[in-house]
Amino acid sequence: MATMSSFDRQVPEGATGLAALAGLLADRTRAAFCLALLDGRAWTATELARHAGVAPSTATGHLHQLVDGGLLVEERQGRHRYVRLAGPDTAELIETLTAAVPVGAAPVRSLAVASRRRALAHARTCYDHLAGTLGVAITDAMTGYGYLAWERGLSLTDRGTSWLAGLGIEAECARRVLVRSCLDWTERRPHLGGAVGAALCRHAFEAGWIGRIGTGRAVAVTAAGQRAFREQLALPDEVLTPAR
Amino acid sequence: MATMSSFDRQVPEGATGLAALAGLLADRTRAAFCLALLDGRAWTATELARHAGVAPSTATGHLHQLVDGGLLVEERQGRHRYVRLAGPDTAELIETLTAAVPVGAAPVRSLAVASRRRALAHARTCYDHLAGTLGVAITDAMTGYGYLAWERGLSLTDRGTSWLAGLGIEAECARRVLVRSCLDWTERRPHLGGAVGAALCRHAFEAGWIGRIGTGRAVAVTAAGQRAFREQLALPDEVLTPAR
DNA sequence: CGGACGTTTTGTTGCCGGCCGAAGTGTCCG
DNA sequence: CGGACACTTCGGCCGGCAACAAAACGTCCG
Repeated sequence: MATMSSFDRQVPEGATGLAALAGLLADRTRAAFCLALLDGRAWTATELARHAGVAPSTATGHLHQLVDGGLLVEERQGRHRYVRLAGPDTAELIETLTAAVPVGAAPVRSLAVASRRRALAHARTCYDHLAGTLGVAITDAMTGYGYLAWERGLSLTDRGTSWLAGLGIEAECARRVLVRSCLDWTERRPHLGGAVGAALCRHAFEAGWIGRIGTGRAVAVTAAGQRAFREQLALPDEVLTPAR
Repeated sequence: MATMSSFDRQVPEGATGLAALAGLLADRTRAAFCLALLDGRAWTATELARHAGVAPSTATGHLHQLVDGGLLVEERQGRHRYVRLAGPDTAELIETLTAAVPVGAAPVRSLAVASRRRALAHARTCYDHLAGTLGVAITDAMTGYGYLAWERGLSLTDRGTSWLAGLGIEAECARRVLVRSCLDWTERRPHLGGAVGAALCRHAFEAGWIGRIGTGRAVAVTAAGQRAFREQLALPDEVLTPAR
């Protein structure tokens, strides 16, 4: 445990807390952990270590910091230590920060990177809901059909509730805002988050509308998904075909 | 200039940039600088140094980092080096991060601190617009009068435009979004930012509706302001009287 | 011109923190 | 029971960075 004396110097209130929070993300390895965890899943310590290219012992230390700092929560099962983001707020915070990284700070190094980047921009999960071009298009279409209302903040209409029910989706409002606007990384426009966004995303996975590309956050629309999105929300073809 | 080799290790894309950005705020002194600059004004290097309690030479180094990192912009006048936040986006980023600092991370140390905190929660500037209870109340009232529309994102209605014109406010939409929702620190609800929010705030200062408390970001509603806000927006008394 | 002042550079010091390997603990499974 | 595996703790190495003082630079003003 650090000293935490807080009397070393005359420092304006809040600065220490802000620096501490930022400090959690101010390391390449920890940042890589958090970005990986943005997929909303629980990772084991070794998975993260391999992903970031550090020794398991190093990962342990970092995970302790992130858990102590409240960004991550852990769940132990047998000899495994599963860890995931503390919640949607944390995910949104990291996405916001990522969106603020000046472009060109990490120049594109290869074709593979560029291609992956394009896939992410097209459709990806943002913690537990959908983002990218696809996520924004869904949100726009739901607004157009009157399923979402933007009066004084975002809300789900009665028509929207019954539409979801027709799909077999029931949003559990237990301890979470029903809908939430989440500013997009690339589109710079709001898309649907919150409990409904999460339920919709889950349903899309379970119904086989979308599938993950590899192990990352990028997703692809399946043939069944193309039919469903066209039929349900009249999404244009551009957002249904994979980015190329 | 640092090495910037970026080939030291196999690191997932984006992590380096995120860590670099967070690293700018991961220092007590730099964090104190940014929090001070949240008042939207330009500070000189020595002012910031004294405010944070460090030597001028130390401040110089930090300011270089923040300018190079794009968070701050500088403007030199004679022997002075004025520095301010790069823009509204930067301010919003810092506010967002501040809002995410776990409460209790910096325990209340004195009565004076607690009182200042309450004043901030009641009414303050958020870079160039109004936040806190007052800012949220204004936004709500403007929505109630039909000056703001929340259809698919926030927008200013025609009625809102003419209302502003009646006050002598003309929002210059040059190179900036007209209205923007900005999540509040304490209220956890959106309030009015963007060019309109800035213009409104400026007008409130110039018309003597509000005045700064001391040198910080906290503001107080004047007697003239109470009349104006009651007459124009029918704000309730609770938000017009100073927090106590 | 010369002193005052704001800022910057340079050099130095000390500490913090990330990294690893090796050894230890606990869990699973044959 | 013993080996494989996931994780943790410990010690040591190393680099980076924040801090200061001192001196140099530039601007302003009497």
